[in-house]
This record gives sequence, C-alpha cells and structure tokens, in this order.
Amino acid sequence: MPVRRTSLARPVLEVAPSLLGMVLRRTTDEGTVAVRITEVEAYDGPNDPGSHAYRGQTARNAVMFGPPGFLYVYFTYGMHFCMNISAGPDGQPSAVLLRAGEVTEGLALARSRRGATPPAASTTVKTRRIADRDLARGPARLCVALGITRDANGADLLSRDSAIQLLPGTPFTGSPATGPRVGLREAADRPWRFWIPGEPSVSPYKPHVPKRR
DNA sequence: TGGGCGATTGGCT
DNA sequence: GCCAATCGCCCAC
Repeated sequence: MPVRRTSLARPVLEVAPSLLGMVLRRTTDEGTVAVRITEVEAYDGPNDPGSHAYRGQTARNAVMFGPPGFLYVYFTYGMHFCMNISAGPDGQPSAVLLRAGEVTEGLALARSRRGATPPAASTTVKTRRIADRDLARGPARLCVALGITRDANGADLLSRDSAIQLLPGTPFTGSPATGPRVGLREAADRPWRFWIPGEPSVSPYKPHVPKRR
C-alpha cells in the first residue's frame, strides 16, 4: 500500500510525526540508497515566523504553496542542501523538514557520498571514516547520503516514475518525542520537532546562535 | 542595489 | 567550545 496524497494533505502538525518510520528511497546510475526517517520538524507557513513561507510566496519556496507530497529543497550557508516534504492542502504553504534518518539500503554508496571531501574542507583531501549512525544524522547530511541537490526540488515523491519516492516502510507506532526546532531564531519556543525516542541517528539539539562580528 | 544572515557542518583549540 | 566556509535570499536603503 503506497503512501496516499490525501494522508499528507492534513495539518502539518499531524503529518510531521506520521512520517516517522517511513522510507525515502532514491535510485540513480550510482545505485540505490534508502533512509528510514527518524527525525522531522513541522513548518506552518502563514502562522509560523520560523517558516520560509511566512512572508509569502517567492521563487524559492513555491513548492511549499503547492500540493502535498513534493520535495522542497533549499540551499543554505553557501554549501548545504536541506529537504522538506510539502504538506497540507494545495495552496496552504506548509512543509516537513527531514532532519535525520537511518540508512537501510545502499550503505556503501551513502558512505562513499558522505566520505567525499566536504566543501568546507576543500583545501585538504581526506577520506573520512563515518559511523553508520552519522551517515544521515542532520538535514544536510541526509541530503548528501541520498545525493539530493537543487535538481531534486519539486520532485513528486508519490509518483512511480520518480527517482525518489516516499514509501510506508515500517510504521512507527509509539509516541514520538517532541521538542523545540533546531537552530531557529524565530518561534524557537514551539515544540514542533518530532523524533523516534532512543534512535541513535537523531541529531543533537542546538539553540540559535547569534552571529558574531 | 547592497549587505546581513541562515531550518549546517567539520575541523581545530 | 569556537569558528570558518561560502552564496543565495530578501529586505532595508
């Protein structure tokens, strides 16, 4: 039974925890990597000062305003990509940030992608040894493990033809842990982060740090 | 039109 | 724990 678009058209605070335990699977020439989602955050456009959609629609955040089940990929800090799944009914700009997962398929490929020299260390050529739990631990790492870049923005996760698909996986039936979202300046008090308790792949919490000068 | 800053990460002290 | 890397977005000029 595939994931149904109507199940993603509900309010984002319901959709976000329901994604825990689901699987994201991407196949390319290089091979296949699949990740079981262990940590997410909800972003509720018009009511949420922490959301990219808070100040209205732009070219970047357009996918958030469309129908649910599509990939919203954005570029940040000049070097990282993060991925969201659009949620809520068409026209309502909400999305779920995928913050972490457990690699369940394509471990070698994920390891190879993550072991490549990161942009921030481009002056040194190094092969990094990375623990399995860290392969997709954090939103930008998750994108690297799956090979997601801006090209994937707007991809339909529920289409059979899509290179990247959202699959039911093994549903998480327990109670998700909740807490404030990571690294936000605005609306830092809203407990809209959800994760599977005890999962080693869940990223550590970090509060927003104002920039020094 | 320019500049401050971000849903981050990895390396180094 | 501290900090640099690096660039596109967006809003105040």
